[in-house]
Amino acid sequence: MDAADLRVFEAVARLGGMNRAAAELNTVQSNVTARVRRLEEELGAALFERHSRGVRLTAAGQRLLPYALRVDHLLADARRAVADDGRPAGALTLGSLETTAALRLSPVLTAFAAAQPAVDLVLRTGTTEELIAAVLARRLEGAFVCGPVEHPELTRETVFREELALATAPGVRALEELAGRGDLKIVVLRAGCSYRQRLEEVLARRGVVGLRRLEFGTLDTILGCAAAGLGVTLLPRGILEPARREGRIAVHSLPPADALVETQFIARRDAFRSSALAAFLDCARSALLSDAA
Amino acid sequence: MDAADLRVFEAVARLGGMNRAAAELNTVQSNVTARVRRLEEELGAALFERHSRGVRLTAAGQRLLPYALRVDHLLADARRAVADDGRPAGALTLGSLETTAALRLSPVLTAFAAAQPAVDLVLRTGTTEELIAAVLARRLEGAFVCGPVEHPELTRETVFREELALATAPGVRALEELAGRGDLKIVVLRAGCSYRQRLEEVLARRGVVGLRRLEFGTLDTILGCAAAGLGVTLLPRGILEPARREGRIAVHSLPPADALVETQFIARRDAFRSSALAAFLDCARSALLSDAA
DNA sequence: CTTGGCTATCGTTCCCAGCGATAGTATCGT
DNA sequence: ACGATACTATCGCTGGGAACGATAGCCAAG
Repeated sequence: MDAADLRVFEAVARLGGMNRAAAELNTVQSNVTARVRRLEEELGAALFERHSRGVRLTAAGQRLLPYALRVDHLLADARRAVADDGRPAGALTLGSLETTAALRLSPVLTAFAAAQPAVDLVLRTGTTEELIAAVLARRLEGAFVCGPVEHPELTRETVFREELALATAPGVRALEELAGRGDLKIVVLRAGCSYRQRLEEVLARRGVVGLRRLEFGTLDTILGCAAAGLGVTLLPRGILEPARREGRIAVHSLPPADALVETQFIARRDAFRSSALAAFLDCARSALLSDAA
Repeated sequence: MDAADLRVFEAVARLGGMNRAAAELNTVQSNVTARVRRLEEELGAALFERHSRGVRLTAAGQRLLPYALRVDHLLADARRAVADDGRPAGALTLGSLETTAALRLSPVLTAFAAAQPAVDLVLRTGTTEELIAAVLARRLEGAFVCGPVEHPELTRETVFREELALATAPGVRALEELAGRGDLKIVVLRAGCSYRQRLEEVLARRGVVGLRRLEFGTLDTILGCAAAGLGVTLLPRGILEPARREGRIAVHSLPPADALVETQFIARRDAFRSSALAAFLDCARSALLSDAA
């Protein structure tokens, strides 16, 4: 059994036919047939049910398929491990929640970019679910998501914990005052923002429902909206604090169950950890841990 | 890069020379040299430092080596996965603490042997450290050890928690009485028993030190010794209870920190989980969870 | 019943992995 | 200093086997 055999097997399984696999692999059908046959003989089990419209995996084939994929990934990782001489370099593709990227990651990114000019850093944003899926599919080397995450294929590391708080115009004393205000809106950094759902839940629990939404790309705009009494927003307390001290907004604490949010860095447990990633995490840890305190 | 190449590479690395590797692989040296060279060209990095007494891994080679081993293991697991049709069969090699095997596992073993006649079960015993090492080295598919175990390569599952207690002759009221008795011994199931160290620690903290040891292969002998005032032993409370009810021994509780012990089943996270193992764990869970309650 | 798309099989070709021999090189012992 | 030794590098040769192309057989759809 050979890595090449498994690649052929995988292509046949994925494409559902030896002809199609042969086309993809730039070879001829008879070749594919022979390899599959050899593999079946070696393993002592039929891997495909042949019929006239193509082939279908047998139970044994289904058991083999994940191994074929893993061997492929392992060989790719081996190549990367050899190429990685310890000095961070090359592509590093990470994911993050939009909010985390905007509110927390920018100092990390600039520091990292300055410290590691040889790394091509790509940061993609998405929801926690999307990011988890992307990490599992190896499209991302790792991601900052909203925890706690529990998945056997993933390693996780809590990067920081934040306390969220509501921000409103300075005059507002109690949240219940908001219920009557028909023109109030919720203001979020972006439509898919992970805090939006939580904000709506929190407000709904206090009888404030059906608010319109506003979406702004920058933090200052959001704070300005809240300060002007145009809306209410939910943000980490540390972000709100300066504006509160200046008297621009009022900050309303929430019970811990609503307020506490944990940001974790996740990565595939079995994937190669490049030194670029290691350097990034060092960078992030030192920046974010001191920041969160 | 091919699985066969990696096997050659691994042999060269392990044996420290192309000649030796060629001998082990039943081929000639020129062949090994050629394959290694091809691999190096493909990866674009030197894997070995050649010198006249043999070869030594370069840094790149050291990075590749674990992947070569993992690919090998993965292919072996793939073969097993294909062969395993879901009906438990074949060899199943597990490990256990001597104590666990003697006091808890026998009903599981008999039930499993009866339910799965096609499985050849092998149970090896050792200390927690030995068992962990054996599981990591893939000599065991899994093992029952004294937890808590924390290792990134291992999955763990708590199988049961026990309260340990001291057993002495019926007359003894307080443990401190034992300090004066020069002829007292500690009685354990076996010299390497995992409870022995704990027993000695517990007694030492109460001022009882330097006791001689007795070692017996069966539970009844141990209880008999304790009952006769010959020694003191440390065993799970559930095991001691029947003898205590009959008035043969006195049982002395310990503070939770000393008394509570957790037995966990560990297995390599990345290894194939055979259906024989799955069946065994089903069997063990149902027997042990009800037992521990 | 025909046709299209698929798999199985067979003979041919050609590449490359393995072989054996030789040359080159560093280290050790005397 | 100088073989002796143990090792790696390299080269030409050869045979097995992988890839190829063509053909036959099979089944389902139209």
